[in-house]
Amino acid sequence: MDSDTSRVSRPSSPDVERIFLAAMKKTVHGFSGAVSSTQGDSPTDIPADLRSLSSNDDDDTLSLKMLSKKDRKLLSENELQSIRLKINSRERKRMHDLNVAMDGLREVMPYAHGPSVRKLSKIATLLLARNYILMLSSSLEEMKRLEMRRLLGEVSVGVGGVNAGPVPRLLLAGGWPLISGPSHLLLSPESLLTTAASSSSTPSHSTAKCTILSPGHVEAPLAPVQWSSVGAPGEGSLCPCSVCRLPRFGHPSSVPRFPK
DNA sequence: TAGGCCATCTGGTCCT
DNA sequence: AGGACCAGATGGCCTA
Repeated sequence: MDSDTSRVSRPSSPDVERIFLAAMKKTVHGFSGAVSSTQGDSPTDIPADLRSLSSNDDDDTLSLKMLSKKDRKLLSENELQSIRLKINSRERKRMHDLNVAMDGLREVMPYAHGPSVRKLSKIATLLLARNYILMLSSSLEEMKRLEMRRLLGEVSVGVGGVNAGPVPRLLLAGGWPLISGPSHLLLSPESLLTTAASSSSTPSHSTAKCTILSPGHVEAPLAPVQWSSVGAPGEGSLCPCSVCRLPRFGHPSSVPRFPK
């Protein structure tokens, strides 16, 4: 939410409660008409449940089914309202906490944060986070392996050439924020999702246009990197970009669209 | 205008 | 018993 400037947040909990209570008050006095943008806030919805409570206690569609008939009869309409509002409030808080956690996850993800960049959707955030973790794990494994080789005196250290030494190719390429940190990467969300979406494509050559980095980025040829140890079976297809080498998802239909 | 994304409500289930 | 969690339904907002 913090980086999202194109969307307006829904009314906060206090507003919802205020609108609901106002609607209830109006309903009692014969109110008719729309009040809120949300379903349950509409005086034609929640009051309907409450009306059913007052008009027919044996109706199976009664709200607050968790209450026994005895309890329902003992509770006044206002008490039932209070319970329902309390439950709704808890649920809103729960979802709000979930969104806060999602925002926290977005903050550490390697994509551009700013007013001009649309916020990652929830599903995109989760998919990207998974990819990111897999990439970091793989890089760590490669670093460990190369360090072991260095200690054994098998590899000479060098940078930039074919014999790049014990630095993971991914790090040398600088395609992910292991060196500069997430805030230094300005990845467009669209390009990130393009990576996840094109799972069935196969890199034709190592100079393929990068779908992770900023549009137009083309990486110099590199030898293929083994990602076979990354990800679940069937998820081994890679980004055509020789920088990223990201494992991809096996279900393109589950990958969300990312509007500009 | 269709589709994607989201917030909210709601009822059911599980857990403490 | 009360709260957490979940999924379905619904409707609003936004973009292509």
